[in-house]
Amino acid sequence: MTPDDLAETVRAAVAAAIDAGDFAAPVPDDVVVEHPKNREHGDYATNVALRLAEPAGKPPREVAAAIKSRLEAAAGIAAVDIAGPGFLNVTLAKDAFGELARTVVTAGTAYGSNTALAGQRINLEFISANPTGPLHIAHVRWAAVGDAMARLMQASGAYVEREYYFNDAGAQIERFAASLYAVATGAPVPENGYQGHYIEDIARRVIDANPGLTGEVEEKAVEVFRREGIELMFADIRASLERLGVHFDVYFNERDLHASGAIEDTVRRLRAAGHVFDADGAIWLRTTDFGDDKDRVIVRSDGRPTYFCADLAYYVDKRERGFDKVVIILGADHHGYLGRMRAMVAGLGEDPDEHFEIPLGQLVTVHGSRLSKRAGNVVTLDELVDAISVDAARYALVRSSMDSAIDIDADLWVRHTNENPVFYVQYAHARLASLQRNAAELGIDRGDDFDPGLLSDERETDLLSAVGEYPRSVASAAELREPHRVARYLESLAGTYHRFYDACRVLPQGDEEATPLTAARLWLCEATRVVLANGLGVLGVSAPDRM
RNA sequence: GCGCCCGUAGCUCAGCGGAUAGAGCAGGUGCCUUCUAAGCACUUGGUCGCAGGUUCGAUUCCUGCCGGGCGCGCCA
Repeated sequence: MTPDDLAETVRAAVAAAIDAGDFAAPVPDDVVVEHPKNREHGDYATNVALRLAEPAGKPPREVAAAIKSRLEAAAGIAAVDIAGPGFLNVTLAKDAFGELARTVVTAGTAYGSNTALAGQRINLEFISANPTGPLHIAHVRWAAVGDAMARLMQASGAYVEREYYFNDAGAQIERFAASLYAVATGAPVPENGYQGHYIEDIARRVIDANPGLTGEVEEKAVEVFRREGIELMFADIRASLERLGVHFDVYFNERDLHASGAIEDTVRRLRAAGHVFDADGAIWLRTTDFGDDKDRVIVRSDGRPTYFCADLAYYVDKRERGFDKVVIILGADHHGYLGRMRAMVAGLGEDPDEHFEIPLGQLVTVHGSRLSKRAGNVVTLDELVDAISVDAARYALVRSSMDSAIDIDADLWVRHTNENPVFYVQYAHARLASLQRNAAELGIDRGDDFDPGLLSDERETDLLSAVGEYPRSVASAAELREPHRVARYLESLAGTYHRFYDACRVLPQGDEEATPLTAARLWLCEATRVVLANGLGVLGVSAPDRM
């Protein structure tokens, strides 16, 4: 019996009690059962009676008593107790509980997926760094979180496209090109220019492909450095992302919005809607009508649209491509954008709460100092992966709440010790995979069936209930856009498994024969392995068979 | 000044209104002739920043303070 099954059983018991006139209240459609921290409180607990007490106009414990008598009679329920202010503590029948192992193994890779976001088309944009340098550790956080978020939303039934937005024109790129040219000609890097080995590297590669380039007229040479430098830089970025296992469905260039006239169309549309005014030679959007703290320029006095204006057109483009939700992961350093972005959506006549979402993430620091692409001495995506592996990098960056600024101690990461929880979780999976191999070598097969009632040891029921929590972990993480919840869940599951491993021998030793309990435990172990593999998969981390 | 985030064990952090607030690391003591000891068991450690409010119940929600981070451009 899964937690969802139990919730439905409880709901039915409540409905029966109400039908019988035990108390009068609307039947709740969101009955919650949870796994209590204290196991003396049974396998599951529900606060439904506490919630119904007020509408019923009766003391909570009285409502609980009415539900208890109905619930006790239900299939798969061993005992129901009323505790504290009116909690209902439920103990499942052992065989009903053990059936969970079969449910999980049968579902396999599909176990944990749900339909909470079914039918939704979601466009998820993240990273979106311009090609003026390699991705560094702050970008990697959005790569790891964004990709995991996409996988989570897909596991919840949504159609998701991952999108990367960039601009290869503008001041940043000009500085990039000028820096390449300066390095190539031995001139000092201009003020606000880019520095670092990668600039020298890119400059060299451009020169290798264009011998004699430095002898050209500066204007012409810079243009070549710009065009080819961007191409090389972007190729490196994509290669780094591939290495990390992050694949984008769409790389969208801001230039296309200018070329297609989408920006002018959007300005026209906003003007027709009456949200635009002219002042100081520029065109403004009256975002203060929609809660922004000041109005924003969308077309500069020299006629060039602002970055923000392109964002307007970009949003429209995404919606016209059929996405119900436009989600953009941004760093906290962009949070000033949130107000005007929401105002912009409202100005376009849409409800930002329905179609627009910006999960904000706090920044990553190294040695307490803020990373900057211009600092020269930064930890890049590749350096991080070289130091601690793809799995550790992804896991470490996804296991903390986005609301928390992560302080990465570079020395700790380089140390590569077991202090990293990813090993703890992967090790549990490797142990389980090893167990399957050993069982096969001993000629032991878990068979098509087992006696679920045999899984009655405390460690076994702990493991069963942990495994049963997985789908809800996925669903809530997807709904809340908080992938770190899955990581924390996996750490907890791994701990529960390691304790089981320590206390419950699975395979026979010496001359012993395999017993029905052997088979039952093999089912439970396979169920655990499936959940660990699925959970790591959702985070984009491998589930190794050996370590 | 305004906005967002954070403040929980020595350290790093979990905890979408529930029961006695948890984990890892660090410190201490034990467990490998048997399925991976990258593991497990026991143990030390707390005014959940402070003060109010909301309610059957607040670490969680609201308000005000205190402390820290980030941002507030016709830059992106």
